Amino acid sequence: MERLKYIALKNKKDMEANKKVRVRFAPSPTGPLHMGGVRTALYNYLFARQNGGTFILRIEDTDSHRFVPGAEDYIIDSLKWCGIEIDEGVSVGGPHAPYRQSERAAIYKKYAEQLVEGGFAYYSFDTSESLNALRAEAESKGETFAYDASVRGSLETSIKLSAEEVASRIARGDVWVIRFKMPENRLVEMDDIIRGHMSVNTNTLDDKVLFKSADNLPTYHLANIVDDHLMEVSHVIRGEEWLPSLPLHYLLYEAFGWERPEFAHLPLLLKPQGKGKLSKRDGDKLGFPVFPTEWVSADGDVSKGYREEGYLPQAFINMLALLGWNPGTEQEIFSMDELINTFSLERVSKSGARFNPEKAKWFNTHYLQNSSDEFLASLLMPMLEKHGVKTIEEKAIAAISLIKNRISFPNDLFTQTSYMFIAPTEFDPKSIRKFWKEENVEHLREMISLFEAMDVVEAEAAEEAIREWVTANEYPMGKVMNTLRLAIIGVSQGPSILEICAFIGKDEMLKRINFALNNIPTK
RNA sequence: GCUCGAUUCGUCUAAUGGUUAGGACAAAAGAUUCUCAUUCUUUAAAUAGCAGUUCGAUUCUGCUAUCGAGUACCA
Repeated sequence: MERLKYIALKNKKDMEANKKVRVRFAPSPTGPLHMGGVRTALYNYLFARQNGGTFILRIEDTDSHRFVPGAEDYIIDSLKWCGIEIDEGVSVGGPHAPYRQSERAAIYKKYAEQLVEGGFAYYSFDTSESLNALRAEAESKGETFAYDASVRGSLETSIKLSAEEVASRIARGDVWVIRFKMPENRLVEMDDIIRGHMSVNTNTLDDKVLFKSADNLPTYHLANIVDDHLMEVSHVIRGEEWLPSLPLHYLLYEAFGWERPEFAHLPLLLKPQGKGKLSKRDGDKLGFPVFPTEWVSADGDVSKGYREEGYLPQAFINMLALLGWNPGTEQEIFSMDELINTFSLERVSKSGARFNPEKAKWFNTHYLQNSSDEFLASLLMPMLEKHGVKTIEEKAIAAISLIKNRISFPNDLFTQTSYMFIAPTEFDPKSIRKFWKEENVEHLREMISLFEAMDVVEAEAAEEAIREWVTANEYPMGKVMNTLRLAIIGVSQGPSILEICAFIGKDEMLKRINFALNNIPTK
């Protein structure tokens, strides 16, 4: 209730201000984009599209140590495959270029200095070694070291040191950082579109590093706020892992005197079993992809991708959209356009969503089976060709129509139709034991004459003829048909065997029966 | 440990101060069939626990438990 009221008020305010919706997806190029990241991008995209806004891609590469070559291209390629179009940002440009933070390095320093001048931040000369020592010491006493108001006056900071000393240390090249001076004992009141109202006391927060001199780059916190402001971002939609830094970000906006955007923190994606959030490892272990597209790491490790595993992007997106959001109706199948129309941040759930690979498969089955015959044929024909089978679209479509309701992945198209194009040379031993006894084979021999009497084999007519013959002789229908099936396709499964016979034609059919009769020993 | 957040069938979730707590995936049973599937029809399956407010709470409040995130000169 509280939340709804807040949202209604916000929406009204936004409308009055006629504020343009601008959202950003801001991954750091430290590796392939995980499906949780894709969902974050998707929600941003849907929100932008729905409001006639702009979807920005910004690359947050302020950590020079964790940069992974190829990751940026991977992100762009994956978004493209998903149908998420970038309006502005890396790879397309825009009025606020550059959109790669490493290329914006020159921008941030003056903002950090502005904060120092305003008394909201300070220089700190402590080395990481000395800080590690302090942490270790605290830990040995069972305490946690926090760089906060209790220590900033006694450590090597511009608060303790004189202005001259600070200036000379900087001049002589000492390594420094700029830290945010967390105010003492203040209750920060925050609002989140998904979570509602929250508050936290600043005494529980520490003095985060905003700028590091070692590489002359800002940390995430500073770069993020500065860029969101400069790029006129209206809504920050990001993962829940950022929730603990929200008070800092509020305070940063306040210190700069900038209007802050709206915030929405998305719930996490959890692993299918056990504890914790979804990670790369889970996919390897449980056999499902964690990434939208395949990723090969520098040392040659291959991580599966949904694309390469045969998922259609529509299915992947539909599945992802429903992981943490629902329309409040019973509709589950959504095209991208439908998602754009019905999505709302207010209906995003607060708790983490456990990913279910079975459901992902179900979505793919749905989308694949509802694809056009032409599309499916275009997937099947190259696979047939790889196995030396040349065929025409018409024939491929005819085969597909027999097995359309049995496919979940494109590969199934081939495995389910291969025996229509390629005669079996091996026969399933289990089926042989069951359907290849003396009498079965006798019946099959008799059946040949039935087929020979036909000009062409047509499924319905053939079935009628067989039924008459079976009834007249009091033969078991099931056995007879399965023996035929075994001879024609080599296994005891698949669609109507007479449909298959009609598909391959009389000559091929008799050829296969003869081959079976000559090659399968009776039991 | 501390801070923040979360908790409805196995999973994703809907709904409500009074309902037989709804749907989907998965599971089970039956029907159909030449087999395997499909399809159809059924079934089973949940408000974490304890207090409080209330005529009445799963819904509101508090506590506990559990889970998650954060606690970096990473994002």
